[in-house]
Amino acid sequence: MMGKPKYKRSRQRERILHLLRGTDIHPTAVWIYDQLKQEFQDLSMGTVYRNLNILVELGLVAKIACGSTFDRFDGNVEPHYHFFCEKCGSVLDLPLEVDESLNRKVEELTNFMVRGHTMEFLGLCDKCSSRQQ
Amino acid sequence: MMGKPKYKRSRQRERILHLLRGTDIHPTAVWIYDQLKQEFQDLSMGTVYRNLNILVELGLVAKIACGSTFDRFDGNVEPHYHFFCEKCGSVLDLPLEVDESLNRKVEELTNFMVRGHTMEFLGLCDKCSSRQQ
DNA sequence: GTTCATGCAAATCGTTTGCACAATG
DNA sequence: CATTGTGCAAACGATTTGCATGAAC
Repeated sequence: MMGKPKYKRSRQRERILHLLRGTDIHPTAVWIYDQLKQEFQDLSMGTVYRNLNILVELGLVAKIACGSTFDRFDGNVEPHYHFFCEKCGSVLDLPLEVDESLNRKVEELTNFMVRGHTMEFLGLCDKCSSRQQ
Repeated sequence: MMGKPKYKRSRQRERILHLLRGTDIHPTAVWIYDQLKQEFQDLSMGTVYRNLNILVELGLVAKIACGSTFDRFDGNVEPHYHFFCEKCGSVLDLPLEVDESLNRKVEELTNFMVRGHTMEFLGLCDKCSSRQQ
């Protein structure tokens, strides 16, 4: 008893995944809650977080620690790099190709077993940099 | 009135900076608190956090968002990449040289103004990978 | 009918803040 | 003495969890 649970379907979870796959803004849990609140009038944040964690566990969604006090979530689980705008706080995908060879390079330089890497660029996005001074 | 404060010396802040410069374990606030608790018997977490934030603001210390629920701090503010061990949770510095040219590359591919980037490798550290199965 | 999901509210945890008093310059 | 730093305790905000009920299979 008490093995790994075999998740059942849930309308809420399916809608959360669909929402995440349909946007590239790397939403927060609150954003997802606000979107679905209209559809499920008595949705709770507990349900949103529980399902987000399950989706991450299943490898269908990625959690992004963007240096803020809150997390963001990404429906695109293919490796890619991010850009964080230090002015407006937006998180954007970059068209820079992922360099998987870096993983082997680090393994050669260390005794670590490398599974992958993330890279985040910081600065001002197009909108914020054109509005500067 | 109420301009940017001109910070005065404080024994606590100096010791925190000294501690961070003397270790490469990328400590948490609690670790720093525990170290200094012996020296300042009635030290409080508030003081630790306030000083860490000041040191970060002054550019003397870097805050590391390591995907956990808590932050880590780094007395080494020279650009360098990190490795996060997914088993023991340790954060380690990598001898991989920082590729500053990536910043310009991203600027060429986008309309963003890039100030810098961070990169984190994930996997098992030497101790944890040798202990595996 | 057994297991998993939900909403609700309370709990948790890392961090921040208001306040009265001590230290700095 | 004007300003910043401290300890304390309370507040905060994002996330998690216990519980009774509802949905999935």
